[in-house]
Amino acid sequence: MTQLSRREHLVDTALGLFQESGFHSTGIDRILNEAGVSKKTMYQHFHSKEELIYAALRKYDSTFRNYYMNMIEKSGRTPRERLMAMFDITDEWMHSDRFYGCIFINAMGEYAQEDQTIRNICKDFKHMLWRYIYKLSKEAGADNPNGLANELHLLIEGAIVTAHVSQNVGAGEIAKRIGERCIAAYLDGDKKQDSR
Amino acid sequence: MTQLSRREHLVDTALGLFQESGFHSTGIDRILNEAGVSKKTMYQHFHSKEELIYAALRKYDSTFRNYYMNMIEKSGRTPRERLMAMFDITDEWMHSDRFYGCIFINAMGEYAQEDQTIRNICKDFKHMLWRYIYKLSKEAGADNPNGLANELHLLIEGAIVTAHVSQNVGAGEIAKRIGERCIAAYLDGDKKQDSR
DNA sequence: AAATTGGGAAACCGATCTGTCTCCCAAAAT
DNA sequence: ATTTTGGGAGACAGATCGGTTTCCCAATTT
Repeated sequence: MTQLSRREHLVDTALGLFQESGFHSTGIDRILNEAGVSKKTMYQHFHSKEELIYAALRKYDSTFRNYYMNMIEKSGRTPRERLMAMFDITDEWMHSDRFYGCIFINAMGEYAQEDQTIRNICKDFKHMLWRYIYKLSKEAGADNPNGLANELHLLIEGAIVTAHVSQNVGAGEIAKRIGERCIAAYLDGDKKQDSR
Repeated sequence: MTQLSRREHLVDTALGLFQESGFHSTGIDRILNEAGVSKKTMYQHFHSKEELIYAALRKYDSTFRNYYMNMIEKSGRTPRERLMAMFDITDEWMHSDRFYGCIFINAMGEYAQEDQTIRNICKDFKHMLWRYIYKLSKEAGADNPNGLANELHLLIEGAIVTAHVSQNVGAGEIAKRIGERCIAAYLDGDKKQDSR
């Protein structure tokens, strides 16, 4: 096993445990035991647990981004179809057997004011997602793509939290129904949207 | 100081620290130090840290409920006005100097699968909030109060998370704009809402 | 005035945390 | 074949965790 794949495997294992059990309550020893990696090896890749957390969050960021965007672009042809498909993909994800909410929302809760790096990684992820929705909104021909992106992004957040905390399996469909209305208002509307 | 107020003060202090710093990273010693209460006294009120967490969450539940509902009922006369006022009250709360997101969303992230009691307290809180929105929706004359409550509740969740994680101070207004559209669709609509 | 009691301060306990260090062996390099 | 090296196993250190216990004093009770 090469250096690189060993490192990747460690990050993957850590990520899985962080998702399942949270960050503070997942000890280094448990991660190493599960990954079959020694402490010595880990600490020459990451100087602290926090660095491992950063790596896990960044890994999730890029994995999720690729998966999500690929699925959306495969599911819809036009930008408008893709905006709608986003709700279906999100719904699928929320119904997967191991759904523990959004890891960035969870991380933000655990590191409310302690670790600015973690907060920024979370914020940046959300901003990346927003920009993608903004791009699709613009391509779909919205007069006010900014407003539409704000609304659709907020709906996705609401769906994730509702599915997770309220344990409402219909959250994705609820969000989709609202989303349809938002998209119609911005794309089919009588063109007097304000520009907020 | 009576027994009762000492206990209340301890719970209040714990609640504040849990909100600021999370549950796992807030140690017993810090809570006691801040509250000016000895360990001995605490442990004859609560048999464990987890019981203190339960008490703090329940206290927040009842405090929030009273505050939120009073404000809403003071801000709007008709049920429909109150549904709209809900977004304003939420927006005010999210703009307060010490806003750390929703403590129940945060708790659900930290205790993803470890503590069923905590999960239930969080779920119950959200359900209580949903029922309140449902009641207002029904009073407002919605054909499908269930559907409207689902949508408005999801919007509130989305606003909270967007304000917290994306640090978007406009989240409340975004949610309100969508909410207006939802309410119009359910109350002014052409009465062919499906009953999902 | 003497006895009782509630509770603060803090020592203490065992477990667990992050992070370092040593020992040792297998595989690669020479 | 001998040397070097990467890395696993795990002991260890120091801090901190939740939780128990002791000690002691001030306030109340009798």
